[in-house]
Amino acid sequence: MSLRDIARLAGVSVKTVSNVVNGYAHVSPETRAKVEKVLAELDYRPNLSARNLRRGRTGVIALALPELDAPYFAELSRFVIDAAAEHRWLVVIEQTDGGLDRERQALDGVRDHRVDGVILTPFAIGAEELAARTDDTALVLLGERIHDGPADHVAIDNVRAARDVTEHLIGLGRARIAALGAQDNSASGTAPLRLAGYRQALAEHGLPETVAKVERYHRAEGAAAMAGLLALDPRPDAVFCFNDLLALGAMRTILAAGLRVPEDIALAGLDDIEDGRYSTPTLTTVAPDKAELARIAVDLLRQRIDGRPGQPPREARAGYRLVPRESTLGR
Amino acid sequence: MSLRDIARLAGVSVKTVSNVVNGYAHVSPETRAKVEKVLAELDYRPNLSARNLRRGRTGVIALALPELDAPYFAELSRFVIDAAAEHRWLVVIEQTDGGLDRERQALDGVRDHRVDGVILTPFAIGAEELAARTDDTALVLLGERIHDGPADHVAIDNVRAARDVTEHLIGLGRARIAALGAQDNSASGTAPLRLAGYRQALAEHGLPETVAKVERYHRAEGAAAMAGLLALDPRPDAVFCFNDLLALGAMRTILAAGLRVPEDIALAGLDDIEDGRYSTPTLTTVAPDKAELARIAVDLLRQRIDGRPGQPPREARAGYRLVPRESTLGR
DNA sequence: GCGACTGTTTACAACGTTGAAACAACGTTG
DNA sequence: CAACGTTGTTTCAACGTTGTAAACAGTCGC
Repeated sequence: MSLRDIARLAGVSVKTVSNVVNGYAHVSPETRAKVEKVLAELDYRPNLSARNLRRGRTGVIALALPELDAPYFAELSRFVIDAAAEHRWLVVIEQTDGGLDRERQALDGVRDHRVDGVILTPFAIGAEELAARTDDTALVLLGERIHDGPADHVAIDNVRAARDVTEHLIGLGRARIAALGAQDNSASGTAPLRLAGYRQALAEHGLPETVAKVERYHRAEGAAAMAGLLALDPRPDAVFCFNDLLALGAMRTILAAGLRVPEDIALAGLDDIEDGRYSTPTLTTVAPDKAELARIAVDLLRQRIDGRPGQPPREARAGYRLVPRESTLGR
Repeated sequence: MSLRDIARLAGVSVKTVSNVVNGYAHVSPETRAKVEKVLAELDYRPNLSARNLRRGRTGVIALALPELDAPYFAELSRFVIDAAAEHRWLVVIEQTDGGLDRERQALDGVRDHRVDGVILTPFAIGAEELAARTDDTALVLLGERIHDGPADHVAIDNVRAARDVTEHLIGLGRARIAALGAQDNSASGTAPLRLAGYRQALAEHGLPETVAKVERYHRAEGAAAMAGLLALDPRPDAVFCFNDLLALGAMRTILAAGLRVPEDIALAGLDDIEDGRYSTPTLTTVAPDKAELARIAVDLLRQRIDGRPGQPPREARAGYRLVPRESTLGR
C-alpha cells in the first residue's frame, strides 16, 4: 500500500496524493476530498524508510545512557521519550554500562543507523575523544559535565546542589559529615562536582572531611562503603551520598547494624528517585527537575538538527530543589 | 558518502562495493582489498533508510509497555535491549501508561515507523481487539496473559507463582493472609491470575480470603490499600502483594504505623525488583527470570518475522523462583 | 483575442541500496 | 573443440517518497 496504489484508485498522480498527505495548500477541494477518501479507506501510512531516504532524516534519536535499570535513568528516559514524542521522534535506547568501549559503540552503532541525533550521558568517555569525533550527527550531553565540552550540554548545577545538601546537614547540628560516592574511574562523571560542593560547604564551616569512594552508583556499593564508614572511630553522624541508590544501600547497612536514621546518622542522597519516597525512613534528597532536563536536552537537539552546523556548543541548566525528608528530620 | 562514492574511488561498480560490504563470497581478493581500503579510509556506513527501503526491513523493533520508570519494566527493558542487540536490532520504547488509547497508538505509531516487530505488554487492550487488528507486523505479548490469545505470548506461570507465595506465608503459620493488588480496570493484566493462585492456596488450607483492590501497581496505591487493611479487625498477619512496588508501599504504611515486619505482619511481593533487596526489612518475593523472558520474547519475534505468516500463536513459559527474605523470615 | 498571471496537477529525477539478470573470462568436461 | 559451469563483475530496475520544473486550465486586464 503505497502512494502509487492510492493514486491509481483515486485517479490522480502520485505527487498529488503526496501533496494531500503533506498538507500542500494548492489542491482543489474536490481532489483533496477524493484522495482523502481513498487514503482513509485503505488506511494509508507513509513508508518512513522511503520518506527518510528522500528527506535525509530518520525521525529517530538515540538516548545513550549507562543503564536503564538504574531508577534515575529510567525516570529520565520516560521524560525524554515523552519530550521526543512531541517532535514525533522515536527514541532508541542504547546502554553503555558506563564502559568506554560501549560508549564508543553507542556513538558508532548509532551512526550505523543514521539517527538524527544522540543524547548521551557520558561516563567513561573523555572530552578530548568526544571533541575529536568525526561524526557530525547532532549530539547533546546530558547530566554530566565535561568542562568546556565539545557539544551542547544540559545538567543541574551539581556543585551548588551538593553544597545545599551539605549545608542542610550542617544546619542539623551534625559535625562529622561524610561524603559517599567519590570516584576515580570516570572521565566525565559528576562525582568531582558533587565532591567540590561538599567540600565548599564544609570549608565554610571549618568542618573536617571524610570521603568514601565507590566505583559505580549502585545500592550494593553504597551498602559496602557505608560499612567502611561505620568502622571509623568516631563514626560519622551524617552522610551525604552522591546519589539516592548509594543512600538506600547505605541506609540498609546502617539499619541492619542496629543504628537509627536519622538519630544516629542522618542520611541524604541526590536524584529523588521514587524509592526514596517510600523507604523507612523516607530519604532526604535533591530533586533535579527531570522533565526540564529532558525537555531542554530534546530542544537543544532539535535546534542542533535544524540549525546550521558549526554553531558553538551551548550550556544549559535545569532547576533542582532540596527535599528534606525523614532521613534527616525524623518523624 | 555512499556506495557510489566508494565505487568511484575504488574504480569498481556500485554493486561490487555492495557485495563487499555484505560479505558476498565471489569477490576476488584483490578487488575486495581495494574496496575495503577505500571503505575504511572514508569510514563508510550504510544508509539504513535506503537499505531498509530496499529490503523491506527496518532493523528496529518496538517495545511497548505501560511505564518505563516502574523498576520491573526498566529491568525487563534492559534485557530486551540486550537480547535484541544480539540480532542487531535496535529497540524503540513506547510508553502506554496502561491506557487503551495509548496502547492503540503504540501499535499504530509503530506501524507508521514500519518497525519489524512489536513486543507489547498489554494492560487495557483486550484480546478481541488485538485479534481484530489488520496490521500484519510481527507481535509478541509479554508478561500478561490473554487467554487463547491472538499472538505469541511469553510469561511466567502466574497462578502457580502466586500459589507458591501464598503457601510460603501459610507455612509460616499465618492464618489471616490478605491479597493486595486485585484490579478490575484491566482487560488483560495479571491480577486475575495472581488472585486465582492466592485463592487456590487458601482454599486448600481452608483459610479465609481478604482482598484489597488497586488501580495501578504503584507504591502509592500499595501504601493506601495497606492503610485500609490495617483498619480491619482483626487485621491481617500476612499480606501477599501482587507486585513488589505495592509491597514496598505497603511496607512503608506498616512501619509508619509503628508495626513490625514480619513480626506483626509478614509481607511478600512479586517481581524481584532491586529495591526489595535493600529495603529494611528486605522483601520476600518471586523472581521471574527476566533475562529468559526477554530472550524468549525476542526469539519468538525473530521466528515470527523470519517465518511464514499464518503460523498459529505460540505460548511460552519462563521460569521463576521464590526468594524468601526478611519480610517473611525475620533476621 | 492576446499575453500575463494564478491555481492546480503532473512528469521526472533522485535519495542509497540490493536482487535479478546479464556478461566476460576462464577452466572443465564429454 | 564446442558446450557447459564457475567465478567475478556489471547493468538494470526497483523499493516509496518528495523537490523541481514544467504543463495545463482558467481568469483577468487590456
